[in-house]
Amino acid sequence: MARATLESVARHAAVSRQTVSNALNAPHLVHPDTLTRVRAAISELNYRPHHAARTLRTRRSQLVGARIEPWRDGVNGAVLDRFLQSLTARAQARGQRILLFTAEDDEQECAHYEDLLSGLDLDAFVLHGTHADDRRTAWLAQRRVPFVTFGRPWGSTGTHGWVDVDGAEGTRAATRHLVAAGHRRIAFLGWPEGSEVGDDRRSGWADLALAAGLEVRPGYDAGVADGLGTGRAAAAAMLDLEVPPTAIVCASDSLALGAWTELTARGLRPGADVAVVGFDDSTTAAVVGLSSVAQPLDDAAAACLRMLHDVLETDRPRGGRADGTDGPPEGGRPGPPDPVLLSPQLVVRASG
Amino acid sequence: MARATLESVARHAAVSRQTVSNALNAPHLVHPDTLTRVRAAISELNYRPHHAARTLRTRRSQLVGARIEPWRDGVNGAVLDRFLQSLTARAQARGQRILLFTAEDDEQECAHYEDLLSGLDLDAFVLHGTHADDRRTAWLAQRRVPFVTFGRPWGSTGTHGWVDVDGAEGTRAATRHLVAAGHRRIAFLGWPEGSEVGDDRRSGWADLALAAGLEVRPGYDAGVADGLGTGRAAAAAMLDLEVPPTAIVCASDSLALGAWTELTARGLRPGADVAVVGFDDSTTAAVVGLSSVAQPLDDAAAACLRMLHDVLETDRPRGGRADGTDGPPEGGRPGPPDPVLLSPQLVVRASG
DNA sequence: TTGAAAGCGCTAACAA
DNA sequence: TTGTTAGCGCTTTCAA
Repeated sequence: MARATLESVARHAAVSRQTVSNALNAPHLVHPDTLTRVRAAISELNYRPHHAARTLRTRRSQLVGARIEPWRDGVNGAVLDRFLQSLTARAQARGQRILLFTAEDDEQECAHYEDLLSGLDLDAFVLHGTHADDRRTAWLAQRRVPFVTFGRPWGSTGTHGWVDVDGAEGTRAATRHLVAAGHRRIAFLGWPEGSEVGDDRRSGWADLALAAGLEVRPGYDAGVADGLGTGRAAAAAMLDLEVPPTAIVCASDSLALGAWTELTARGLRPGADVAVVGFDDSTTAAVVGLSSVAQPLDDAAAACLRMLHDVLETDRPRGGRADGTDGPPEGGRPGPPDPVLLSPQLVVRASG
Repeated sequence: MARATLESVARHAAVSRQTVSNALNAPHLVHPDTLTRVRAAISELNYRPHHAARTLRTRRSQLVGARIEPWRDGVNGAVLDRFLQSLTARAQARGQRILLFTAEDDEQECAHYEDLLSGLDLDAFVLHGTHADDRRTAWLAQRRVPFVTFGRPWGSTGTHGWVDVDGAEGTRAATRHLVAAGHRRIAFLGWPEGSEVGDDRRSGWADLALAAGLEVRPGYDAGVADGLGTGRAAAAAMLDLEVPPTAIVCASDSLALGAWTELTARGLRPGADVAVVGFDDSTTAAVVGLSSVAQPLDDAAAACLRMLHDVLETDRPRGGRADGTDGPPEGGRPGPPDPVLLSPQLVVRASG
């Protein structure tokens, strides 16, 4: 069966093409009786608007670009996947679609923006993994491309909308939980200072250690590259201290699982002998019974798309005629939307 | 800066629009000197073809649909993510893009096909998770929508192109490895009979057990729902047998990790005391040192896109005029492309 | 409230 | 080898 066009629907309902278009996009302009007739014709012919034609006319594709990561870290890569899954479901519910791309680094990612924007006219992007002096956000902002980031604009003033999860609150909650369980010697096993996410997570532990007057001895604050091996070695060093900690809060599940492995290898039971809490609530954590701080990824995805919606509404049709004769938007440029900072949730399992 | 159009490039290079179009899509038709001039203009104006306009004209969007799964099983969901990651990278290299969608079940997935095809004019789909009497493949085939599946058309005759990984070969390799290590009592911990993938994986173990004359006692072949708890319970039952197996080949990493957990809880060392081999090479397997059968997902993604390319070449422009006046393709319908069956690879770690 | 005309940016078909 | 014409399916603008 040939595909139904707007024209064929119009003929079928004995109205003009424009009336069909209005019935679809501005039903309040159409007389109720006409509307009924048109809708009947639409469903009878199983008509759907042609996406490319509509995009060509309106300069809106309903497509949102998102980067899918090469599989870096074994344990934590899953965070992004869960975010993407939620993003797809949420976008779909709004009539938008997620288009994937990959890039090796930020520079390559910018090159892809260029391609995707001018070639494929995406409406917007959802970025993740922001960091200080992020050239991607600068690139997009300069060209006035609508976007939001999952991750705050560390350091910089942040002239764009963003959604993030409060890492410090996560480690604070973990530490608080351990204190409540009677621990006084609680160590932190994180990444070297200088990484924004890592420093944020460390600060939650440090805050609470200070507030609760915990016994923080030298060697109770480790900073190593993320990974199982490094985590295990760092944990071993802590356990070998003259007065070892009775609990370890970690910046990632990788590090926590490293610590977990070291404990097990020494015949110590995670939780009963030494408590360990991870971060990201990876599937591995669930498997081995590791307590972990869970990020509300579905909420984050929903917040990103809500914010994107606002940005797109505000920043209406860039484009217009190709000669760029449309004037500047009335009333100057509005500021970026209010950022959203979500609270993570501690998932308590056997290890803590 | 206003976006460059084909028109503006044509003016800049002092040729017609059509010549610019040819320079882009059929350079062999253009005089070398003209080509040089046009290309200079293109790069000077930083011109990119407008995707929607091209799609409208050619009825090809270069967009391929793929489903992203709701996070079902904690451990094995990652297989799909790795496949999607490869698919995205491979598609990108071919000038195609992956568009995501989600669906709760096959029926809903078909409804999405309808939406995506008529509304968004996707070129094709890559399905996964095929099973006997799959209504999705029937739906697509009936409408002559180009697609390939990652997963063979279990049971049915299979009139479409597919790429799959030989699960039986994987468990055969695992069993062979254990035999070589001196094991004689090797059990299989899989899913209940009736699931195609599960039966396939079981058959590899059964084949080799027969060929090698292994000691297969009652209770050495378990079939339980996938999961850690079920795997652990089934493993416990095996270990409680009067003559327990010395090695367990599993249909999934979930089951294997369940077995692994049970061994550890009993103070047994996976590998040294009882060997365990999983399937899918999840990140968790790597973390805990579980031997596992790895699927060549990147190769599978590449094969899917190669095959899709052939299908799209063969099945040229559906569509034409909207009144459907183009005749049937010459020479009748060609058959489906040759299927591709890839070999998995056993990754040996401490557990086996 | 509805209809007619124009045109988004591109390429297929044909003419020169 | 290049140019001209037409039109993909839709929405915007303006007139009725």
